[in-house]
Amino acid sequence: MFSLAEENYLKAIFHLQQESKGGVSTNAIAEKMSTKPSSVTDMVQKLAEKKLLSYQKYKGTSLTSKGSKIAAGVIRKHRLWEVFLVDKLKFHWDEVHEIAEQLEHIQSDELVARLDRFLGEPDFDPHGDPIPDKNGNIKTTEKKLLSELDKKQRGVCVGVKETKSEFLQYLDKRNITIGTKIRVLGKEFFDGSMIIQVGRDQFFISKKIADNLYIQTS
Amino acid sequence: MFSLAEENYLKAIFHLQQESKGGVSTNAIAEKMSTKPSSVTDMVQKLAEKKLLSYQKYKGTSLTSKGSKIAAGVIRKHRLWEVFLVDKLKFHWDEVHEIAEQLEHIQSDELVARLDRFLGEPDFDPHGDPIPDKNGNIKTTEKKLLSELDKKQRGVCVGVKETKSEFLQYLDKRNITIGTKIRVLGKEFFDGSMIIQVGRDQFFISKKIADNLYIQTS
DNA sequence: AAATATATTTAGACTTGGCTAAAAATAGTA
DNA sequence: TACTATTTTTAGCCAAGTCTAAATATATTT
Ligand SMILES: [Mn+2]
Ligand SMILES: [Mn+2]
Ligand SMILES: [Mn+2]
Ligand SMILES: [Mn+2]
Repeated sequence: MFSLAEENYLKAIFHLQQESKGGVSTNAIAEKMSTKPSSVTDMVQKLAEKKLLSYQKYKGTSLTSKGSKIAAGVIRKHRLWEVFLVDKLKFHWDEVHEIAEQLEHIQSDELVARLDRFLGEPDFDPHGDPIPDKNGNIKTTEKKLLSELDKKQRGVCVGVKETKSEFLQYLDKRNITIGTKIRVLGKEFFDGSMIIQVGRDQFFISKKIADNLYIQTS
Repeated sequence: MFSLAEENYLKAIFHLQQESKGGVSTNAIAEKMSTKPSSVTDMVQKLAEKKLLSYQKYKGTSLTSKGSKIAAGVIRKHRLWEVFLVDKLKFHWDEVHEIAEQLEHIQSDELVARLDRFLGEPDFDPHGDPIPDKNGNIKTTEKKLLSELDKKQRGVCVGVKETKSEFLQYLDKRNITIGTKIRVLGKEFFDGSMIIQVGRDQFFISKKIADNLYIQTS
């Protein structure tokens, strides 16, 4: 129905829309897609003609509900495949993203439905991100960044913002994964660094780490 | 490494090569790929430059060992995914081909290796076709078409030549699948039609049916 | 062997999705 | 407000892969 390029644009715009409420700028899209702003303008005009997003010259774009639905469908596939790769094929959670980038474009509603059932209709992917349902609705859970917690607060790790291998491997070394309980023992206000407790271990983390861990506080 | 179009050409030529020993003609490729001969000429020249096949103007082409290896790799992926779809997702054997046509282009050696292990390192796909090993070698088994059998001969169905839904659904209706024992009760030499026995049933089949069923005798 | 038919290649064009360089609009600053 | 910097768009070009129409080579008949 839609080309690989079109799906990738819709997905990128969808994600950018979540982060910063309001219209998405041409440059932001170009940045996210590692492409040039001029290429973005071309594609955005094409997608606007197809009513997948609304666009006004120089004003940025935002997805129509039709565009959002398609984007959510691609994200649904991406995350379901990631679950498959980790749960069934025993990939490590830092190895699956690139493969899912390819698998998310496989076109077959029946396949998605059966995959979902095969995996036990999971709600979250291996990185803690919610899996949109077949209608494109995403369950948003109240979660905050670890860096927003104060001294003595505690919570459960429910997701990662960054999914680069180096970060995920760091978390493994520290025995932090989805579901891990974390308590803030100390917080330095000058640089935002923290001392946290994970299981029996206590250690120092930088603000950059704390900025990339999602926590649910009871 | 290679584009989707390139992989599909290599696969088509590989299959054509098996059927008719000798060079593969431009028109045959165009036919199989549902494209125009002029498009085939373009691509074949490009693949020849990349040393994936040998080509002489007006003389047809044949894959180099490098080209064969790549084609076998794509076919390996196609057939492994078909096994996944049927064994794990419970698709029917007549529903999987189109989806496998997409999945066969996913690029990740690690994925193929893990999928293979997950599926129990199968030797055949749901249609009885052999799955090439990681080096591109295909185990060829001695099999003949049902239409080649004579009256009173018997054997086991080990594959189908045609994989269109209508044909596979016909076989289902007749309770014929991979592993089914078939005995030829009668054969009409005028049109090649047969009376065969399958389980307790005896029925008439046309030559066209008999031409698309692979049988292993002895 | 010449004529005809078929197969194949070439030439030129089109679409998709990129890019660079230049122009135009908007935002920021003095 | 006027100048400057940044963002965005336009214009023109390119590569991959496809097509149609025309040219050329090979195969088949007479
Ligand atoms: Mn991912
Ligand atoms: Mn993920
Ligand atoms: Mn198939
Ligand atoms: Mn098959």
